[in-house]
Amino acid sequence: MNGLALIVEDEPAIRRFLRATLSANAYEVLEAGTAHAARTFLAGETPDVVILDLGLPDGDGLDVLKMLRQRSNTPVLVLSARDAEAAKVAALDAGADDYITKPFGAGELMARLRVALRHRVQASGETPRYEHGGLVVDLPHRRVQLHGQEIHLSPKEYALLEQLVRHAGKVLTHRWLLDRIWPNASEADAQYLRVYVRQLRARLGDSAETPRFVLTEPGVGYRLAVDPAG
Amino acid sequence: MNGLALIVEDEPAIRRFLRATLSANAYEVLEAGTAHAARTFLAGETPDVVILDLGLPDGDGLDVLKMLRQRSNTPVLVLSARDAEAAKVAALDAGADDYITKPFGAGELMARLRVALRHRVQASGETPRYEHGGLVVDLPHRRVQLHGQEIHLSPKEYALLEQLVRHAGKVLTHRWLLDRIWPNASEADAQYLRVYVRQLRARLGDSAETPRFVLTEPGVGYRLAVDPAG
DNA sequence: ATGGTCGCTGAAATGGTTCTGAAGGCCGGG
DNA sequence: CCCGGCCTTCAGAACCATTTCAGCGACCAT
Repeated sequence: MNGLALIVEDEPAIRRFLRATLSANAYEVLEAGTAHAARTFLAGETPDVVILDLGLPDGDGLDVLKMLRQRSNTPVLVLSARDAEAAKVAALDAGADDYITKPFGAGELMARLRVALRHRVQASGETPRYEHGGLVVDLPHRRVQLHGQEIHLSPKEYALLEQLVRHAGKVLTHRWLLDRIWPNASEADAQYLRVYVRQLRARLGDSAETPRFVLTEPGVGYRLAVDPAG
Repeated sequence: MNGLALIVEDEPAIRRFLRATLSANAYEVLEAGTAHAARTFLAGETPDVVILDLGLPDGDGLDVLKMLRQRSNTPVLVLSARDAEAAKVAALDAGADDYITKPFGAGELMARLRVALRHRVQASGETPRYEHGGLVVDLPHRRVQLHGQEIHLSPKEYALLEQLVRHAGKVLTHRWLLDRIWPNASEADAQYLRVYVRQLRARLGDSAETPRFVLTEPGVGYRLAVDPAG
């Protein structure tokens, strides 16, 4: 699963097209047909990418964009039937990552999405490697070592550790982790996480009271310890 | 001066237009009319931004892009008369930051350039944060430090601090804060706020009489102290 | 002065979350 | 077929966050 995409689009035909395109590229897809629905959703959660049509029936899509930008850098691709230059400038300056004029093809959409994500990866400093207190995680080689000793992790254990490593130091919410490791899980399934965090800690020689690696943020989620410098 | 822009374009009319647009936006402009000239120039120097037309007389503009990407992240805006999707995908996946189809206006060009530069600034590790008198609040990571020491906040404590940080210096009314942290609370529940302001102050080593961070505005609300400079 | 409101303090009660240990089901390899 | 990892589910204990309450002093308006 590549992540969670929110589609904000009122025309059903385009919505279907977008859903099909994103699903085919391994995205989990959520849809909103109005600016209001989009705002409601974004108030609670932050998807990994937003596809935003400006021509919504109940309000200016730009407002949705501005609200989102108040607190998040999530990539936003703006779609519009309007080719007017002023509209493009307004959307791009409001924080859109791209402005795509209809009609457009699936290939172009995904290419522009890859560009936006590439920028974000550079920006967030996602590291393919983690090294801290005797623990070494090498994502490209899918290898984990503790004090020089290779240790074995089950697929789910590794998936959990991988997410933590990719965003080392950042607090990852229960919901966010669940979406990525158990794509069909609900908020209530946080117990999965607890069980796997426990197993992961056991394998890493970590204890729950004084964890060196996987830190609990009660009521929020988990995060991986980083050096004070990092 | 905003920086050095390299224009790679063979048609003199468009070249003049690009030069005029970029000059008007305080860029120093260099021009190359062929892929060969562009490569020669890029071998020696790295401009701050490249405007690259793909339809060059002596070769594929994509090669210029790929060569540049070997050693630099300089923003590259690709121009083309070709609207074919395959060409767009190829250019974007080769590392272009945007693909602009002719004809286009000066406003759009500059807006898209601003987007590309914005991404580069983010990539150089700038995170929105609050910093004042030993207190550091890192919102993207949901981390709080006091005098270099990480401190832990409960969800509500953090939510309160987050609102204060997002509107640092501004007075936030009781009602406004309540609505955001206790969505179903009434005006009468201001006691919640008092309790949590107290806890927050305790964690931040702040006292009520001479608060350094969370300031009381009697009868109105609270606000976060900011530097005279900030 | 006096009563009332507002803000701060300290602590107890409540309710929810996290951790633990373990049992049962599924699946693929021997 | 049986075994061993892996995933899922559960119940109870330990822990933490939130809510609630009672009291105090400062300030304001009467």
